[in-house]
Amino acid sequence: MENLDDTDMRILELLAEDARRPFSAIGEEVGLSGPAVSDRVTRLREAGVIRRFTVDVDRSTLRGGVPVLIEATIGPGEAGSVRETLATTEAVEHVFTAADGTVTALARVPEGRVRDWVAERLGDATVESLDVTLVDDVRWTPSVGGGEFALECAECGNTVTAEGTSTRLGGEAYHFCCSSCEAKFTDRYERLEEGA
Amino acid sequence: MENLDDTDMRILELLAEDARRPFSAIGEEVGLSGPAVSDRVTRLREAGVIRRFTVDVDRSTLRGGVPVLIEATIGPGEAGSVRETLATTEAVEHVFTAADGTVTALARVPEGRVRDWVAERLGDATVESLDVTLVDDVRWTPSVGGGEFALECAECGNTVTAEGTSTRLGGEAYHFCCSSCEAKFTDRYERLEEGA
DNA sequence: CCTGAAAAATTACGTGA
DNA sequence: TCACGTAATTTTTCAGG
Repeated sequence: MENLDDTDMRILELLAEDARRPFSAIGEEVGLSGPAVSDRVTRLREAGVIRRFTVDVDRSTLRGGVPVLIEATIGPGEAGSVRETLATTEAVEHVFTAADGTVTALARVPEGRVRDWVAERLGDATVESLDVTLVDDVRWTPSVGGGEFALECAECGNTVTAEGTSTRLGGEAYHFCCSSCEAKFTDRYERLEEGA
Repeated sequence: MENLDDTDMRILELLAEDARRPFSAIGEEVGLSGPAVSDRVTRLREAGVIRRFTVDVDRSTLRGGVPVLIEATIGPGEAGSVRETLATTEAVEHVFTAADGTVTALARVPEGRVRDWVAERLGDATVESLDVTLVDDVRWTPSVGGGEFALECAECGNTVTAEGTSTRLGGEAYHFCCSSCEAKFTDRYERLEEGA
């Protein structure tokens, strides 16, 4: 699949907000017809960008396991299999594998003897260290990642790329697509400051 | 809202698998009509059990930030505000607050100077320790109840899978692993009814 | 990617257990 | 209270351009 355009990103964002929103309503937002949105969503699914439509359930309203954060340092070469084991365990919701081989997971486990429960599931992998912490609060913000990184140049509005610059004025961070935009902006800013 | 019954749980599971599945199709699985499922879903939303319908996006196919795991130990009493700050930051997807005040978060951040990026967002909270690790792999398994809460066949006690059936007898929903179990059960049920 | 018609799903509402 | 039918409305799918 060729690269996603802004419209695709927009559609993903809208679906992240409400996955059951009608395609025609999405179409209105992005300036397309319903069928056109449907086509794009189909393409996104086939390309594997959309893995699934799902539901965010407030698990605190459900009786169920206690949420715990599992942090395990795994022997070299075994992180992959531990990750798979955890990922396929029903009670495990998230598994993050760090580049250094640490595996962090969030799971809902039966109360009592939580550590045993975890150790049991880790089986005979070489677990160098194991931390299990009770979790108090779980937040999830589904976002496709557009916002924060689609930084706009504070001067001209263009997208800020890796070549851009940043500066801090009056405690606020400003980003620019190039140094000339930055110069222009700071100039104006300083003149305003003087005036005030 | 009174406690959720097995049918509600089943509906949540089916929605977790595919949130755009038609209610009528869900109804077939759980032995209800489409409108009845719609009613229940509405109730679940109003009760806050369903927070939102959303989409699971494979972020590795999107250019965007680098996924990092942030682990911060926060000064007493400040965990709450740090959690809120992170949760409302676009690039942050997950925030887990441990009972001991440690805040763990998964975020997608711009490449380069990652630690600065994080520190900047943590502002002036008392951060006692801060770990930022590059993440290699992220898994998410949306599941509602976890294994231990799976439905049992009313006849034989086996786990009810997607191939199972459901029926409604005397206002109560019963679930079965297969149609022969269902036949056996309803037979016995009806004989009991006659007797009574 | 659009329009427009056919098919399907969702919602609204009255009825009954 | 909860679920079902039916009907009205909306949404999705499928042509053809």
